[in-house]
Amino acid sequence: MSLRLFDTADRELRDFTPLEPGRVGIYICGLTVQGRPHIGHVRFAVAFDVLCRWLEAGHGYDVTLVRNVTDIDDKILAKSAEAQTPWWAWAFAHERATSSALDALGVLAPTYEPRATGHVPEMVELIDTLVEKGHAYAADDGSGDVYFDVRSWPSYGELTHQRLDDMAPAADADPRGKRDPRDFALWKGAKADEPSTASWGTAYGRGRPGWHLECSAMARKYLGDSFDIHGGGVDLRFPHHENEQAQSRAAGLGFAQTWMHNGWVTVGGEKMSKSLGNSLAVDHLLQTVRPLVLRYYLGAAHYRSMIEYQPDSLREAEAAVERIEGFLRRAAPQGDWTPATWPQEFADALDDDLNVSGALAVVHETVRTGNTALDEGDDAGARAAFEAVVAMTSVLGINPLDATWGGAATDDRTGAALDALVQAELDQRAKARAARDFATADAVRDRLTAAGIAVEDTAAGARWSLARQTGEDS
RNA sequence: GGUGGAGUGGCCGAGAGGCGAGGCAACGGCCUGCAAAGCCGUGUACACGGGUUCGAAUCCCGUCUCCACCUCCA
Repeated sequence: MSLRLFDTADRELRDFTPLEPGRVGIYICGLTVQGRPHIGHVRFAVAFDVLCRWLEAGHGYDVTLVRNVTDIDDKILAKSAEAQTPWWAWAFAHERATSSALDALGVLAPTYEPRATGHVPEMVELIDTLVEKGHAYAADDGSGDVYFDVRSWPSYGELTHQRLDDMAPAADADPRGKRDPRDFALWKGAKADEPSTASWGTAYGRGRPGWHLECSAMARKYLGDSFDIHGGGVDLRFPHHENEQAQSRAAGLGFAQTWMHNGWVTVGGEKMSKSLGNSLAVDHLLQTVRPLVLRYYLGAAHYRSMIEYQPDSLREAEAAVERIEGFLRRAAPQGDWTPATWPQEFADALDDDLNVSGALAVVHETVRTGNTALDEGDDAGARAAFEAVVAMTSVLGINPLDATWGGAATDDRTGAALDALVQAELDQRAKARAARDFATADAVRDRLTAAGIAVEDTAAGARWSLARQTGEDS
C-alpha cells in the first residue's frame, strides 16, 4: 500500500507522489514568537514530526523540512513595547522558549528554520513581480502599504472554497486606500510610533513585510517555485494559506501540491487561544509530566482531530507509556540488538493518512504478545516483540529508550550511586523473604515506596524504578 | 450570511455496510508470602427520527446540539 494523505485543498485522500522521485519538500508555518508556547501551539510540530519520520523511515524519502519563525508582527511589536523590551529581544526570547519546548518533546529539528526578518529582499522581489503582473498596488493614501488585489486573481478563494462575494468583510474594515476591503497587505508602511529598527527601506518606502508574504517568499527560497507539502494548523487556512497561495500563484509559482492541516487542542470545548491557558504552557506542564508522556498524549489522536484537553488524559497517557516502557525494560536483551521492522498493519495504518491511533493499537498488541512470551519463557518471541516495539515507537517519536528522554537512571554517576543503594536495600529484602520474614521484607519495600521507588518482583529477582509521578494540574 | 469540522461504551480515542481497534478505569480470575507488574475473562457503544439493505455506527433524507474559520491565531 502506498502512502495516502488527505489534501485539505481538494478535501480528499490522495496517493502521495513527490514532485521529484525520492525527495520531499515540506513547508510548515511555525510560530509567531510572541509568547510562551502552550500545548496547542506545539501540536502541529508533533503531528508533522510524525509525518517526516514516516516519510523517511517508512518510505525512504529524503525530506527537506522548512519551518519558519515569524519574528516580527503587530503582536510582537505591541507586547514588547508594553514590556519595554526591544522587539527583537522579545522575539528571540520566545523563539528560544519555543525551540526548547519542541526539543523537550523530541520533535526533530527541521532542515532549516528561516526567520522572516532575514528575508526582506526575497519578499520585496515577490512584491515587485506581483506589481509588474498587475496583482498588487501601492496604496494611494500615502500609508506606504502595498496590497494584493484580490479582484485581479480569479482563483482567489480556491483553497478554502469560498467565493469572494460570500466573504463577510469586517464591518468596520478600514479601507485605508484599498481597492477592495478584502485586499490584504503585502507590505506595511512604517508607522510613526513603531521603532525604527522594525522597518526596512524599499522602493515602496520604509516598512515591514505582511505576514502572508513571508511564508511565500521563504518557501520559494528554500524549496523552490513548486514543492510537495504545505502544512499548518486548520485555523491558518484562511486567510493565511489562502493568501499565500494566491500571491505565489499570481506571481507565477506552482507553490504547494498538497495541503495538510492539523486540528487544534481545545479546553472546555473551546480553542485554546480563547481560553487563558498559562497553566497549559509547555514548560509549566513539564514540571509535573514527563516529556515523553506529553508527547504521547499530543501525538496519540489523529492529527486532523481536535484534542479536548483534560488533566486526566495526561494520567492515562502516562499509564499507556508505562505499559510500553515496562515491557521494554523487562524484555531488553542482554547483548546487542537491532531494531526489527514493524508489522504490516502498523505500516498500513500510517500509510492511511497517518493513522497514529491505529498504529498505536498495533504497538500495544505487540506489547501484549511480548509480555506473554516473557511469561512463557519464550526468549525469541520476547526479543522479536521487543525489537518491533522499538522500531514502531521510534517512528512515532515515542521510543522510551531514546536518548532524548534522558535514558536509564544508571546512565550517570548519581544514578549509579542510587542504584547501588537501592540494590543494597533489595538484597536485604531478598534475604528477609528467603527467611520468610515478611514483616522485614515489607518494611523495606514500604521504605522504598515512601522514597518514590517502586519495587516489582520478577522471575529474575526484584527490580526497581522511580514511581509514577502524581503531579496535579490546575 | 458564506465555508468547514464534530457528536462512538464510565473516560480517552480509531474505524467507516456484516467479523466488538487500542488505551485508561472498573469487576472477576490466574500468578504472588502479600503486593506490584503481567496474562486471561467481563462491556453488546456509535446524538435523535425516518428510510435503503438479507444486514447500518458506517449509505440516503430530515432534526437537534457543539465547535471553528470568514479579524491576530498551531
